[in-house]
Amino acid sequence: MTQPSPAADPRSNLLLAALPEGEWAQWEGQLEYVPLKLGQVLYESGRPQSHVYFPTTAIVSLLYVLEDGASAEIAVVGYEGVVGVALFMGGETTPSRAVVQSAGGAFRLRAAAIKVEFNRYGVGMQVLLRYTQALLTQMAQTAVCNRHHLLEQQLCRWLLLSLDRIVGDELVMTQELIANMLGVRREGVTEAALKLQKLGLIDYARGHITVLDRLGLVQRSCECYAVVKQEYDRLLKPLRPAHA
Amino acid sequence: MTQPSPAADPRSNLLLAALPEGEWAQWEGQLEYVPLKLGQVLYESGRPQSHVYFPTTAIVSLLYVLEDGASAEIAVVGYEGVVGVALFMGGETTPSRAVVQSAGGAFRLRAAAIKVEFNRYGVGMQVLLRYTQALLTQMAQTAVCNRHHLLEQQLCRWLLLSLDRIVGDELVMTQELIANMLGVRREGVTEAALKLQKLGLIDYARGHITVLDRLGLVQRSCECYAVVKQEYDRLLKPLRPAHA
DNA sequence: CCCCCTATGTGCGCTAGCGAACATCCTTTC
DNA sequence: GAAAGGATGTTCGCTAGCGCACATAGGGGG
Repeated sequence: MTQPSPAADPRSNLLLAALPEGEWAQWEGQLEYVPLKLGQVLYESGRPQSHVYFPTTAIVSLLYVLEDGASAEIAVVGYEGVVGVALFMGGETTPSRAVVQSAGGAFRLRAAAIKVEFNRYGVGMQVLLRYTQALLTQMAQTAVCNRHHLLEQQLCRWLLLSLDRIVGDELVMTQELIANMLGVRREGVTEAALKLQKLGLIDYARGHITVLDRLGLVQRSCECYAVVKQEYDRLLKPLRPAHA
Repeated sequence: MTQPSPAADPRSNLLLAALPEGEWAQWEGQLEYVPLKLGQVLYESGRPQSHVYFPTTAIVSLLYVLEDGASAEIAVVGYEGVVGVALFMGGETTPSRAVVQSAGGAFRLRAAAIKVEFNRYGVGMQVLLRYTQALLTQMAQTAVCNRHHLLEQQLCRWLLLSLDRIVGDELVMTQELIANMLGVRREGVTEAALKLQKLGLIDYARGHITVLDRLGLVQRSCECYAVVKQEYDRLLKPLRPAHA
């Protein structure tokens, strides 16, 4: 038997190569080789993903594009991975774009085939995996936000994300701790907090922060808060009616 | 039957609430209520995670701490989620730390119980999920790197990550495109690239970059490259001997 | 062989955020 | 009620990176 070129050999992909004989036999027939061109978009932000791609010699960038056009790479995927994890995580779409960064080969599998696998595990796992995808989104957004947005915007985002997870409107949190979370100086947080207080959006003293104008915070926040919230709602809301 | 307080009601957690009766019955007996104190560490970077935690009223931060002590929050988890995804993703540990940001209640489940679930699905899925955890790591690291490291360091990291995914030592890539990936100005990339070229680490011209001194790049890169690489190796290496 | 397009190099003023030092002020403890 | 310690406010010089404008140069198509 002739050796295929590395690009066209599915076993050049680490994940495909790791499949035991039994499962490999099931997948093999469904894999389709596709050459990927530089700049080709495998999926667009928020759009359904038709396939998962297992690169062999291609490299794919997961790229996040902000409303103002600025962008940042979230992760790189090559022969060691797979593009389109949202399909087996149960989320169907992600807020990022997958672009071919280096031309080369890949094998792809139709979304429907992956969904068969997803439906095989229990509802409990499906729940956990959907949540994990939401977590992926939050991390990606954090990366982009760290790159492009102002401290004040990030502070608003952070306050809102925390607020969404408690009852009431008071956070017990010092500026020092917030600075650690955001990865900035305490003085920077003081300055931004002071501004928000003067604007009447928050009120605070010695480790207690009260949010007075939630909507105002949303408006001064970057898009990141809204994107994350929306994605959490989308991914986790279908879960709610699950039990009696 | 009396209503438990929200903190002590497992169904206050969105994911637990989403379990259908059948699976809920299996999990219920294994869930243990734990009050979480402010600042409490649920798991430490690189250390095995003993439980997954389903917060009810507590908020937990996933925090990344750099070698120099600087830190950044990667994500926040509250009643809508679960802390310790590495356990059902198959990775056992993560390079981040989980710290209680707001005191409150949570339910926890022993690692062993979760592993039973993990082992229930096929090897193919286990492979995909382990990879997804590696992807989580890369995203987290990107977030931290964007916050704390210099453009030059990030360029080194990026070159190395790309280099690991191709054969040979030449990348076909313009500085303009690299700038888009890193989310910085093209001129900034030019400046950094020029410096690396003068140091004899790379050589480039019109969209072709040749890496001359890989080790040199690693040395000028931030720790992020090494962390990601190591984590990929750890999570994906066990996969290799899987087939005949 | 020339022209144009694309890729790279360079300069300049500007801003956000850093690092460090210090001032206030509230709250808890003794 | 005095002292101590934690939380917040303020200042100042500094640097990385931005935005913009423009110079230079290689290389492919006519």
